[in-house]
Amino acid sequence: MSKSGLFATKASHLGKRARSRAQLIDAALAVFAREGLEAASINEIAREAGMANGTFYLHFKDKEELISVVAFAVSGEIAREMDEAMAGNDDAVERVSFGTRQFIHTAIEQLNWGLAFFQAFWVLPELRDQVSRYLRGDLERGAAQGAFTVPIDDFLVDMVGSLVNAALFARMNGNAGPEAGSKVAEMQLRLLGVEAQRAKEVAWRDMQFVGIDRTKVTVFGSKPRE
Amino acid sequence: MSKSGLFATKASHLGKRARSRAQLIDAALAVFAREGLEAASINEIAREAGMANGTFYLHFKDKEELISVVAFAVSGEIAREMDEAMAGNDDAVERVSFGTRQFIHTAIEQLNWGLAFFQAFWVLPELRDQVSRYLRGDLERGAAQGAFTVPIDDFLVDMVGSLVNAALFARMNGNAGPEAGSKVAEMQLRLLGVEAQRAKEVAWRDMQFVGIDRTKVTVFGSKPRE
DNA sequence: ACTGAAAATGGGATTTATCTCATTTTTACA
DNA sequence: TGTAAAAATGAGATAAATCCCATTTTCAGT
Repeated sequence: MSKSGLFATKASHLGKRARSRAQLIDAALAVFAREGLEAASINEIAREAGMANGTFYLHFKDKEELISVVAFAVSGEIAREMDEAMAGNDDAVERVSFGTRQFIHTAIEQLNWGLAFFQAFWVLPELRDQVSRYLRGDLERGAAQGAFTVPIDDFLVDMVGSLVNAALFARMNGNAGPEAGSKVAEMQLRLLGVEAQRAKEVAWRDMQFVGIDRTKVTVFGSKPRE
Repeated sequence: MSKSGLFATKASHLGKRARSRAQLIDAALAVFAREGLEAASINEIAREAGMANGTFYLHFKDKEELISVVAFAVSGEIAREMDEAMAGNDDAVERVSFGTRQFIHTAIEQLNWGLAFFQAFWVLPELRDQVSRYLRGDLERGAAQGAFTVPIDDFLVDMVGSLVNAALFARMNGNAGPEAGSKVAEMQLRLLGVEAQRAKEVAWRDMQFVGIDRTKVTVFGSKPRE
């Protein structure tokens, strides 16, 4: 059994069933990251979670259901952090930039999340839809504000989203460093018709990232968790 | 046994060994498209090729080698058609646009190729390297010509390439129509710093695509092939 | 501490895939 | 047409994964 991940930590105050389920999700993330979505076996996931093989099937019908649950758990968490990073900000130009940068930040900080998200993205249409809807909200806001000068359609949303994915991938591969978030945010803004100078200014501006060192947070004066 | 694909057709004048191998490659493309890269079994590929299971292993060491061979066969063919579509054209702005549009055109016309390429892209670093090198050539040419005003680096090449991939994906899903090539080419050019008016003009200009109806070409006055 | 319910166990039947190899079939060509 | 080499065959050994289920263990409330 490995050290518990963030989902198990979050579920620690819930009932036994929920805790076991969360452990399986964390374990799945670790194994997906190691082996890939398809090569990951239920046996290994159960072992990683410190449970017997059969236990898995008390919680999930099969691997397909697991993948879906894991992907949405991850994307839900990341979206929550993005919302937090952009809270109270109505400027669409800044929202797109900060959202993108926060997204990549979280996915890299919790590398297993980034790897699982990336793989699931191409496989789960519902996941892509969710991402598109999220992104589209800010793009349309920007159009309404007159900040984005290109017409917003499905194809554009897909392309803007694909840049985030590609930047994440480059980052996970080690083909890009921490500046990848700003670089890609700048590109997105330019693509959306934001004037080059403004795009650069916003994309590279200092921002407050959410979620750094969440695992080491001290709770009730206790020692940091393992 | 299904009707023979393009690789088998191309190999029809070669020795038996080469013909069988080409049949296996075409069969693999069909099965990869149906089942996905990982779910595809050697058994099914052999059956699709009209051969016994054991025959596969006379031609390929294992599935990994097959995937690599198939991916490079496909990308080599597409690159050849791109070169043909851009032959004699030295203007980098036009080369990027025509290359991108031709790439998507071929991948969709031979849908199995598009599907296999897309899947293999994320799995084979050497394939990504090859694509990057190809693309980078035209980007640097454009920088030298003063057409592209942004600095050309690995990250930029990745992002420009990812747009092609994303457009191909949207096209394969039915989320984008035939205009996807022009749309994405225009975005690429804008991203590279080409002035908006010129980007639109070049990306939407009529062009001569390579490879339409290659399977129906009449040879030596015979009837069109099935 | 007791106890019924909930959760977990892990052995194993079943399925599905990979890859080998002794044998058979096909091919090229003299 | 005869023949040696090349190519193909397909049954089966081996490995690995999924999912079930009769049994055991743990939990939570009193």
